[in-house]
Amino acid sequence: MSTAEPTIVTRPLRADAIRNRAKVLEAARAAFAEHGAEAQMEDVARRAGVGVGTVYRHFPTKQALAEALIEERFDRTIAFVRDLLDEEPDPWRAIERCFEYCAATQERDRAWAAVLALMAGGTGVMGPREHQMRQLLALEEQMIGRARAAGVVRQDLTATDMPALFCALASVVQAGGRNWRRYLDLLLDGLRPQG
Amino acid sequence: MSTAEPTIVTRPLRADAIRNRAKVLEAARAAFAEHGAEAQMEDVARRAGVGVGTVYRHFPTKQALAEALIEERFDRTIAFVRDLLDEEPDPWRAIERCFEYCAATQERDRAWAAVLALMAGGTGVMGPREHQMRQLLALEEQMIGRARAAGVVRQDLTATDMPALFCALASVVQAGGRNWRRYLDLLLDGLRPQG
DNA sequence: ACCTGAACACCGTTCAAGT
DNA sequence: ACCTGAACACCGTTCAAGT
Repeated sequence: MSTAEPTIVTRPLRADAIRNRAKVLEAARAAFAEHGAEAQMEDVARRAGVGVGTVYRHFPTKQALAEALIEERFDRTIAFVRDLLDEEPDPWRAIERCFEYCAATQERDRAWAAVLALMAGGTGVMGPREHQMRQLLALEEQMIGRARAAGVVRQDLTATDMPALFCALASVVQAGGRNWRRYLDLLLDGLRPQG
Repeated sequence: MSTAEPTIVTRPLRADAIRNRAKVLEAARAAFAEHGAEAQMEDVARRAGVGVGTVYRHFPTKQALAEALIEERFDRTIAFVRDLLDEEPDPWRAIERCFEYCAATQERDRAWAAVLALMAGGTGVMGPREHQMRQLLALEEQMIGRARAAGVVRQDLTATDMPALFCALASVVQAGGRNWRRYLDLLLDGLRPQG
């Protein structure tokens, strides 16, 4: 039972540092959701009511700050898919709802959409999130397995197809705003059993 | 017979200005293909063997320079699709080759992929290329029309579906490097007549 | 131990001086 | 009329001084 990251021994943070860290994350959520990758560190600091130096004390680079937010999103997505496997009896509908959830969250969070639009490669952006990525893929493997067993998706569909599909959907959502539904319909039809 | 842009009366350029403009474009092609949107103006100037000021004299902003390159790509793509309509007798194969051409060019040109990955919205990035976009869509309308008539694509497919599909493909190519083929297969199957 | 914000670095853009 | 490159602006990042 080990995570991918090396274990770093850290003393507990001082009370004010804990508060500041939370304020920075809260401010960053708003700034990145609104402006995507163009969000500015100075703006994050202002929204949080701290100096820029404090932002950098908690997160060494803008990239690192963005990744902390991405990590939260990943966890929520993993939780959502896990619930879906429990609650949704229709195996096809589960897949559909999974994509719809992704599109809907991306619509409200430009940073999340931008990251997903670049993740399919596995290289670069996704390196640090590899552990979560594996968790998510394992859940999707189950989801797809059920659908295959029920004969509602093409037999050659696997979880390894999913990153590219989420990547594709993300860029459509990011670019097109609210009319991603039609694209999603075409995408989903490509996953159906093929004549 | 009018283009979208207002007519601007320009005296002919001086001979050295013509040469410099060409050198800048040439240098920009290399720089943007290699680095995408992160290409640097200083680097373009250096590759062209001119001062930065000269780059700015011919193209008012980095964005404008990038757009000039995009315009070239658009023209080549339009020419390619036009030829395809003449040369490719199989209506399904024409659609397939159109997507393959897009993916292949995007693989060699990061800037082109980046722009396409953001174009589906019609807003923003595509504004200045609206005229070319319309030309391209008109050709795709023909391409899809033939395919519909031959019954090899779903009857509800239209040219207006294409921008989102190219956008999606672009982000997969941009992110995933060389394994876009599988994604394209799923995409194409979504365009087939649906049972 | 943590915070602050002025200072530094980098890159897009401008403009005074040159041909 | 066009070219050049030093100077300016903006934003990510650092660090000396403060509590």
